[in-house]
Amino acid sequence: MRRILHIDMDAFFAAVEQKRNSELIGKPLVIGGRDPTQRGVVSTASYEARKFGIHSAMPLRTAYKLCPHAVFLPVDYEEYSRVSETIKLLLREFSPIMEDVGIDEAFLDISQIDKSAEEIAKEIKAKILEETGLTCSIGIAPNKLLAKIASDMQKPNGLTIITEDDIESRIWPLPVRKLWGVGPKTETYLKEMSIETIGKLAAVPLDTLIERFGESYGRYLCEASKGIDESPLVTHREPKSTSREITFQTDISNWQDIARTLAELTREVANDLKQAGCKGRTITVKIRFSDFETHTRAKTIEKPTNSADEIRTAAFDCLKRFALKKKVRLVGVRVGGLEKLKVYIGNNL
DNA sequence: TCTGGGGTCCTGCCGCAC
DNA sequence: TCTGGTGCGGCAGGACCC
Repeated sequence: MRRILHIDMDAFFAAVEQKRNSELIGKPLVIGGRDPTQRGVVSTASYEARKFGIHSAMPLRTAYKLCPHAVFLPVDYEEYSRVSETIKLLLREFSPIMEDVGIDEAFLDISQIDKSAEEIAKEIKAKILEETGLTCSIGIAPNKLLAKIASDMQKPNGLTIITEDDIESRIWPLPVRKLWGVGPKTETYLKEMSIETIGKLAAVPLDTLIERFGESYGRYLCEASKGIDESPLVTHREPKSTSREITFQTDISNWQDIARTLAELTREVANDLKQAGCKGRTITVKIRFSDFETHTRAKTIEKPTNSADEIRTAAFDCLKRFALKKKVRLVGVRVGGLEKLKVYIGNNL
């Protein structure tokens, strides 16, 4: 039987800000932008802010209406990444089988460690608190799917153990949305089928789910609802694409402005590629119109590149294929089909 | 009325090669 | 020479994640 931990930092961005500025402790704090009258969404809200109904992905303006006296701060990815690195290093000391899941989460496979899972989890919590002053919630289960659900059950600063025997009593009563991979669209669709809990989903025959959701996702839903997840921890990943995009503060219709922004984004994305030691072949331009309709145009070039000039040329070819009849809200560029640059050691070029 | 930015994966469609 | 099946790469869109 595997033993998997899911470690989830509590209100991570807000907690880091409160740690480095004690005046923010106990105050409603919203991370996502300094000016809540501007376009933007909430990245993280402190638990004090959540009491006002503020949550992640909510427009800043809505958050401001709910709690005008909250402190609004911009996202400082550099600082959060630094703290995140400290935590990940610390986790790897407990077990080398660690899967990074974004900046504030990780899975840890502790199957091979000769100690109780609960004991290890408590040690991890103590170590993280000691090194960073931050708290986390940990889920312990026989697989990633259940460990992730478990870590969410008692937040903040929780420790939850789920075994296979608990599936019926503790997992099945939960709403389907708690399952990893079930988002708002699938939730609505399932609701239309009168399926609101994981238990109800588990009662649907596999054939029905495949018929409604396709082979891959249908099978996934069937297994996930029964707590089945054999997927291993992915300890290393190579990036597949890199992108830059920007939402304008007010929608624009001037082609020159759009082109200028796109040129700037291609420079940034070329820099990102160079820093990562990568080249890519497929350049995609994304345009979101004022009505939120989003379209992409892509071009695959013969040889992988990280040259700003080549990426810009391809991006402009893509841009020309758009009918810019509506105002533009967002413009973005992505480079996919990435490959790592070869590293030559010595003079054997 | 509002809806960021950076990613991954899946699906359906199309054209092309065999 | 024509037709059809199949596999594959490229492309566009959508859903989801943090």
